Amino acid sequence: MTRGRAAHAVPAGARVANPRPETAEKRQRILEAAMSIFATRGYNNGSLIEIGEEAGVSHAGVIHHFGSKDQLLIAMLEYRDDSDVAELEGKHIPDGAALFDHLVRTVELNIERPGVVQLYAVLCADSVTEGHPAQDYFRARFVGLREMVRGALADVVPEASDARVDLAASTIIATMDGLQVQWLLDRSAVDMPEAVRLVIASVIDRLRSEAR
Amino acid sequence: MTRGRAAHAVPAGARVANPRPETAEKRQRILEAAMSIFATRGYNNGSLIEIGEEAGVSHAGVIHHFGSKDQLLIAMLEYRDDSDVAELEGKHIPDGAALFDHLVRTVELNIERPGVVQLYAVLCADSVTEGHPAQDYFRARFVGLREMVRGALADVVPEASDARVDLAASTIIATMDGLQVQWLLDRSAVDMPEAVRLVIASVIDRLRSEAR
DNA sequence: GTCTATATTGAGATAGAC
DNA sequence: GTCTATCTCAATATAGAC
Repeated sequence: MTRGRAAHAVPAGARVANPRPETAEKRQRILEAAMSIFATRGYNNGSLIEIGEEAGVSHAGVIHHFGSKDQLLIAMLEYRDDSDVAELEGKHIPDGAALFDHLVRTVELNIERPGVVQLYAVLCADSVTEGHPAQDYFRARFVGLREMVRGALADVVPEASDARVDLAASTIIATMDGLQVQWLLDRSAVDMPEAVRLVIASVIDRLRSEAR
Repeated sequence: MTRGRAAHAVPAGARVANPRPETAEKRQRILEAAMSIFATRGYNNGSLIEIGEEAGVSHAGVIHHFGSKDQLLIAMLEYRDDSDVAELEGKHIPDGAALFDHLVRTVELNIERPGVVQLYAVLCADSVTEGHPAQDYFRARFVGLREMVRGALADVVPEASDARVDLAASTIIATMDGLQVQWLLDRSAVDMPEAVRLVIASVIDRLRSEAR
């Protein structure tokens, strides 16, 4: 829905239960290419032609598999989430203090994959513009993230009020996101993992001292 | 430079020392329109035609005054900075603890102008993509912001090391930016001013206790 | 200095051959 | 299921009348 044209029925071929392994592989190549292009060029500037070239198919092939550019974006976001889940190898995301370790560990990992960081930073901010196809995705993502951090904070600082825990959860997530942009603009200017450690420790300390 | 075409000489008429007051007024109307359109639609999706319509000139008129879309963006960013400076009415940006009050006050103000918040959130993240015309602008902006917050922190927590003060400055700025995106996606989910107060107080406390 | 008209480019999506 | 060719639309930028 990025251009003015009205919505239309999903073309055949999008979202079938891909029977053939070859097809699944091609879909995956397209998704990887979409990650790379959307990350470096943004959503609106990244074209299906570029994505097709990088994946070794024509742009028509891309549309054949995903129906439209919007749907490709959504599919790519889900694909990335699935990859991360796969890395966790069945372990659930940890609770309590272990979650904060996990967050810092993720930031450390992210330093080795600036493409992924840029993908999320650009698309996330892009999504606040009117009618952006990934708006629901990011809204839901933040709801989930806040809930997760909130739970961990409640474990670690049970004496804090719900209101303060809510606030602290938003704050920690916001810091991680904001740091990414500063880091992308100048990688030597920000020590992301250490900054995240600082904000987590600071906020937990503060919640404790407030409740005392 | 958003499309593939090569750079070309700045057309006549762009950036003259506008002699006529009428012209200056029209330029200002275009800049206001650009703020509004770039905020709601993003840089790439916002067109010169829309901006022209809102300003009451043709899109050719827009180009006549600013030379190109890229240059219009830069001019608009500078114009916004100048407006903020004008609001301060000659007062300098405060030092020390007063700066933190000023930051919170700014966030409170921002709640009443979501358009400006969105403008910066979208363009700032957009600017990390390759060849974005506002990249230098935002890089310089962060350098300046960090320096400002660093100075205030050094006033308030003189016993902290430079390294910790640097880190804390990045963190506070990051939180403010990250909160904006969450807030834009769901205004009822985040209490921005209170969250900013929390992070400032938390980080200052922490720097103090670390130095003890 | 401002407009209308147009040139040029590039996008996403469709049709139909293979 | 994949491609080539084409369609439709919209964008930035230019040319030239007024």
